Amino acid sequence: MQENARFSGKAASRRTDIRRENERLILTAAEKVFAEAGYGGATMQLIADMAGLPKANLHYYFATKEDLYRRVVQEIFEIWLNAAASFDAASTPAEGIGAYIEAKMDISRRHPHGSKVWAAEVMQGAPVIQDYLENTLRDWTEDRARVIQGWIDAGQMAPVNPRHLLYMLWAMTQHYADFGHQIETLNGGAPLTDRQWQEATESVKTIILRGVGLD
Amino acid sequence: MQENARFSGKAASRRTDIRRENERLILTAAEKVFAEAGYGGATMQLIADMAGLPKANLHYYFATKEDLYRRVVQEIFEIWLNAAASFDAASTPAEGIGAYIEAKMDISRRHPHGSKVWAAEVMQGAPVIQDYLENTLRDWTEDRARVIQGWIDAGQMAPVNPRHLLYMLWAMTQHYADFGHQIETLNGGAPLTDRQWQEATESVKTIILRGVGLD
DNA sequence: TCGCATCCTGACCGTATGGTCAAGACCAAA
DNA sequence: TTTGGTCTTGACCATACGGTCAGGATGCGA
Repeated sequence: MQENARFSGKAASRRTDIRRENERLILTAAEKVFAEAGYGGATMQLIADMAGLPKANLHYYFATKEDLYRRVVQEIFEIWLNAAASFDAASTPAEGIGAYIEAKMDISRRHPHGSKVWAAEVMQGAPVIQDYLENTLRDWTEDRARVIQGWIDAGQMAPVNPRHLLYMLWAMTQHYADFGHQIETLNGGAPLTDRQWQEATESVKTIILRGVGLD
Repeated sequence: MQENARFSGKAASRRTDIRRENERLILTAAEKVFAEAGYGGATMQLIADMAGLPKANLHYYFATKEDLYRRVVQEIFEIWLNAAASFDAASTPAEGIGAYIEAKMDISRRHPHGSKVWAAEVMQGAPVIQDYLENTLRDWTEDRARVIQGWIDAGQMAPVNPRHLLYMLWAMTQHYADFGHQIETLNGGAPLTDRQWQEATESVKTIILRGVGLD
């Protein structure tokens, strides 16, 4: 934020590096611990141990447990919002919906912890991110619902309720992250392989696209 | 368990009544509190207050917090297993899958708390019900996957991966319970009406049935 | 090298939690 | 009415948790 940054050339100052590095270390550990233990079950000590830092150091970078938690939730939310690009960039419904499914499945695979933290937050009534739901997400949803309705009106896909279609897309893609442990257990105890993830993605795409008349 | 029960006629003894009544009171309160706060965030005091009993009384009926929690999780699991009847009783794929969706959507509406507790438990790696996943649920899943594969082999529905189809059914139906708060927010802050629940169920059925070639 | 801001951390504190217990109330059979 | 089991509950305890703080280490521009 200071002008120093502008003069420090390509490499950030050591100080800035330390800050960024430690914040990243803490956020990564926190994401995992919050996902595996829930907000109430997570302890600052556990996060500190996983990050390899003393507990007091966490409180130097994040004033309170809730601050830290809020940052974790915000991160996954932003990742999801970015996935909307796949949706918007498309010119046909099949392309848009297909690409969105692929993007969300990919996120489920690469950010299973964040997805779980978000799910738990929403399940508990969104105590800390209610404003995101009421503003950003509501707008986002209405925009996309309108796009889908446009496709329907143009006869490009079967008439389905756009909102429920979106809910289904969220449900199915996030299920592979949130219920990953259950799926893994039903898969004989082994995580899905590359091939199995591809098969899952294809299954979702096939059924949904055909389901909305886009085969 | 004693022979007394057999001689006490139609009405259970006062003692038995008290026990049953209080256990039910506690389990209902616990289901709600565990759902809204998570296992770690839930406190015995909160559950006691909601049940209208002194905390010490909870420990008389349930030795530990974990015992109480386990009972709550078991209950929703059994409710879901019973929904399988709708699946099995059917003679055609459309009937079976349709009835299963309806049954699961109905459960999502009537037991949102239990669904959330189950979701949180699985998200955290199923620390207390791993054996259910590995035995009961695994068998259940394999059985149904076989039934679906049979339908496919008989040319009664499109060839899709039965497992992923089941995951999708779970994901979509449970989403309406687990993410009910998000859906409510996107619905203008109001819970879904009877009509809207029906519309949701129809949407899911329509897309899925058409998705597996059953329209 | 100096001086200052940032970073680090062991020790500490107040509080809230799960769980215990002993003493009593209630109930039903004898 | 007596007796023995079931149920109830306020008071209590040990522990674990989020958060604080003072004092020291480190990095960096001047």
